Amino acid sequence: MFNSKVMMTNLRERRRLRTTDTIHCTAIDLIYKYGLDDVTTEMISKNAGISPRTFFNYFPYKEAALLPPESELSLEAVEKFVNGTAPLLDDLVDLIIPFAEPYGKDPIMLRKLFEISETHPKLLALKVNAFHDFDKKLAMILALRTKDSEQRSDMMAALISTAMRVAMARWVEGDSGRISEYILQSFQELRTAFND
Amino acid sequence: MFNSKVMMTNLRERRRLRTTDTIHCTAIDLIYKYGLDDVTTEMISKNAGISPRTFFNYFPYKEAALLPPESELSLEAVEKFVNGTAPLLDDLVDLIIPFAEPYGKDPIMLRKLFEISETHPKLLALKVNAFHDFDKKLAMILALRTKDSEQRSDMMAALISTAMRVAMARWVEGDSGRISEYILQSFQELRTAFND
DNA sequence: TGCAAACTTTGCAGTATGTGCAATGTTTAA
DNA sequence: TTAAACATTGCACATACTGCAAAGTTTGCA
Repeated sequence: MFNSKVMMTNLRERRRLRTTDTIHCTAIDLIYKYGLDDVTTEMISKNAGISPRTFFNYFPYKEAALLPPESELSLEAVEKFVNGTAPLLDDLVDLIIPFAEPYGKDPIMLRKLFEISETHPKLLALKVNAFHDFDKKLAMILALRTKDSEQRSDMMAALISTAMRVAMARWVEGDSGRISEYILQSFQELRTAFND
Repeated sequence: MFNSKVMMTNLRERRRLRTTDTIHCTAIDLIYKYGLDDVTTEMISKNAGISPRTFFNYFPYKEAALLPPESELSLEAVEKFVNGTAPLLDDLVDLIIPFAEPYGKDPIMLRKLFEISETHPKLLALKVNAFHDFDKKLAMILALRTKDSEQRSDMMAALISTAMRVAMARWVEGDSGRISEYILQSFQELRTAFND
């Protein structure tokens, strides 16, 4: 019921979240302005009001500070999807839209991030990695629902995740609309892509 | 007619290729044995018989030495594909199989590489990046052939490249067969994936 | 409230990656 | 044979990142 990441009573965790967010935003801003190579961890730390050593208590490497906080698939949504009976892609939409919406909440930050990652392979890689993790989860969930072979689930998951990636890229490039519309559109294309 | 990477008359280039390959193989072997973090560029250099400084003349960063040399789409094949009239996926097979075959030539090396990259996110990212470059080229080529919108070409290219990635992953995991069979199989699945 | 255990921040010293430059050596093409 | 082009190397330097131990905070419990 309660999102554990928001409802935090204790000071320690609230502080930790706040610091994480401060570093994250500081990093994005600086790197957007000056480029990845001209921004040092020292600079980020100074601007975020922490020591350089502390930076690495929060993020394992410089680039990690750029990634948006991960969104999670909710357990209920997963369960509903696994037992769903509507056409696969329809049920999938219900699973994935709520997952994707949080990324749409801070479009400015996300656009900056996408723009930065176009110019820097290391960052592009991170973005892609995030989708890869999603892939694996999705493959598991698909396997639960469809009882297909592992091979087939892997392929479907990879394709779906690709469609999402494309949808987000389009959403970031375009300058209007909700992220969910783009995902719907992508899934539609997925359905008809290779029916020639 | 001649593959410019193989038919090299001059000493300079032959040496360069040989050194590149030596470093590449040395790096894979060492890292496969000891893990990415316990192998330094100094170690690789010493084993490859070059100075540490020279290592960075050949590869911009340590991990780059692990990637297999890039295969290129041949110009003729591209042209043939763009003007092709068979169903898209059939023509595509002819374009892509020759591109993929070189990777299949050194399966041991490639398997090591995949294995290493499973355990190490940085490397996984590099692998994925390689596919991303391929994506972009493919999208261009598709656009030339189909006269579809840029959007649609991007999506198709992303999906096709995903299918290839899955095919290669399967090929590496399995222990028999030619890489091209796996690609054919993947494309088949692509055709029927979302026809429910 | 007060105190011990748990956790956080920081400084410091150290290792590794990666770059620019200039000296020295090798290959090329004429 | 020679001058221009290119390759290798050593050295000095900046930055990324880690382990450790000292000092400061927060917590839960008596």
